[in-house]
Amino acid sequence: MKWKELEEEPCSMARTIGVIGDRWTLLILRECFLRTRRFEGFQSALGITRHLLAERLKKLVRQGILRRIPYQESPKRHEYILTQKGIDLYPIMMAIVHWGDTHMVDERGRPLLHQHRKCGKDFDPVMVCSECGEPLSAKEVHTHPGPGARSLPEKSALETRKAKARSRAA
Amino acid sequence: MKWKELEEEPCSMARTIGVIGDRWTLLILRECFLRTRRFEGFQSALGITRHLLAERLKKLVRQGILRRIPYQESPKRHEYILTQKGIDLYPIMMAIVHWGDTHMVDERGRPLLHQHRKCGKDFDPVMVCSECGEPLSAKEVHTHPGPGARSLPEKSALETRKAKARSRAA
DNA sequence: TTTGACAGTTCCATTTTAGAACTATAAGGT
DNA sequence: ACCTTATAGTTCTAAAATGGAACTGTCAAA
Repeated sequence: MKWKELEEEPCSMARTIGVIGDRWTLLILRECFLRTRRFEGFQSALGITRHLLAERLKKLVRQGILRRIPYQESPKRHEYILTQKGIDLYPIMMAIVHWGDTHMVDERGRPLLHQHRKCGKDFDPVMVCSECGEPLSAKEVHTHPGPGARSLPEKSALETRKAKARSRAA
Repeated sequence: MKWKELEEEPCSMARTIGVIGDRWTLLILRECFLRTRRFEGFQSALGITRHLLAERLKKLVRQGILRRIPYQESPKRHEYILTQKGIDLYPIMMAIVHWGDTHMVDERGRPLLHQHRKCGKDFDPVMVCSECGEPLSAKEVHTHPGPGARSLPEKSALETRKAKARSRAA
């Protein structure tokens, strides 16, 4: 499976990973949520090479996750801000942070706390069912094919590969 | 920033990304949640090279996300199953899938639906505040340093890099 | 005795990334 | 006029990661 193909897989997870599933992209998005907007800002906060930063920003703009907006003429300068599609990545970011807070902190505790303006308290993000509001756990969820599924999606991919292997062997 | 350093950054997101923030690792974890347990299963479902698969599985075991359990003697065979630490990644997976369901589906609709056994309905995952139960949005969250924060974390990293740049120039 | 399943390991070519230097435009100081 | 700084890139080469295929070893079944 090549990376281009990922975005065409009949799997929302594979498609999403094709867009944001690499280390620098995720860190760039972290910075976006921390209000970084400019090239130099990303570069110095992350220590990413300028080459890769330029390339990743272009990709995020192409994908409609960031918008490139001019903030001055001569010399032309732009800043990168999250679109709604980008802002919608927030639950992913929070889920990642929360797992790190649970499993990767050292003895000193969490590096960052999150306060909910509405209720004023420091909180953890909790994932719940949109229908009944109960917290979700993997065991309570049953996965079944939706309208966009290929017929027998995993099997067909598997069989395709096996067929290829057979034809090579012949 | 090298990848080893990531896991030592005072940022739960960076640390988590250091562990699961690459494309193959995320796809391997998807398979784990879909009940794949064996080497050949991962390999044929994903089309990953055997070399990388072996390497990634080892890393996930080292990190305590998978456990390698013997399921037969002679020849020795093992299967890989999620630990609790691994199962705790579920909200990240669901958040990724949900973003894809919202922004990456084609005209045919979602490839997979999720049914909540407790209430019997197909659902979307929603992220809420642990304290007040309200759905979260990025704008309503204020981030502030916790006990594990470095003093002025971003600034210090930035200054370190600037100092380096200066000393190179001199 | 051969074939096939399984779980890897090894090897080489190709692709990506790291690291540093270079380009370009303009403002501001001296 | 000349030098420095800020900003946003681009270009170059060496090092690292990945892809692709073949190979190893153990055992069961045909």
